[in-house]
Amino acid sequence: MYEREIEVFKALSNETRLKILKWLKEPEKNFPPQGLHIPEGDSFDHSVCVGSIQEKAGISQSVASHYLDILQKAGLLESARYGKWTYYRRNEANIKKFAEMMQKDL
Amino acid sequence: MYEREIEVFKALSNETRLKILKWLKEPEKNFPPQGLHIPEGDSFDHSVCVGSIQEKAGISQSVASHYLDILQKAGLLESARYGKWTYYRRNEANIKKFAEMMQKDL
DNA sequence: TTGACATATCTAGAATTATAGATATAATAG
DNA sequence: CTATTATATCTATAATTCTAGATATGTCAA
Repeated sequence: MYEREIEVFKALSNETRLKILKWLKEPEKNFPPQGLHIPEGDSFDHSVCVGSIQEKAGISQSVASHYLDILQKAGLLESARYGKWTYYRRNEANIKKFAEMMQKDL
Repeated sequence: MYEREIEVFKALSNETRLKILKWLKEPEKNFPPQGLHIPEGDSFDHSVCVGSIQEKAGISQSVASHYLDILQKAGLLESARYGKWTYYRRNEANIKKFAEMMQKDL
């Protein structure tokens, strides 16, 4: 019981991961210009590549990749790959669902 | 930054603690009758003593005490002592504040 | 006061999570 | 194909959290 909820709480229980999630609310403000590698027409909007997130967070490459995986598995982020680059962005639908669940059931 | 938020997420990242918090939404339904030790007039309503929570959760006494302390320090519970008994209940004001913060800032 | 009970705190080992570095994979350029 | 770059996964150690058992504290009853 509550496995999914707890997975989300655990994902949010780390300052770096929480910061990443909040930075991604305003990628344009918090990261260098993105999407250079995303083809026209297939815009995975407001997404940021792993390297930019790693740099901003000041963590190693393997930790960045791992943290983003944790956030994605918890349903807080989603990703798309373009060439060598993996872009991540917030999964706003899931985040909203989760926040609403908190209001109702916490 | 985010220390308080993270303290709450950590407190919620454990199934037993999460269950305790939810059981305390309906103490009358989930626990034996309480308040036998609370004097008339000074009713700390909808509160449950440590022993009842420990029993329901199926955990040791020291873990029960510790978990309740974690939930209280995170601001999710509040307590009052009557004689030998410590009663805990939800801190609804803080829980509401937290849930609203999630909606706005997560 | 003494003894019994409810709860809190301490202590130590087990389990989980964090983290860096090494290696693997996948894509691109040449 | 080979070299390079971006990211993912693996491995091992450090740090944190979990948990039970032992001990301490506070309260009541005799």
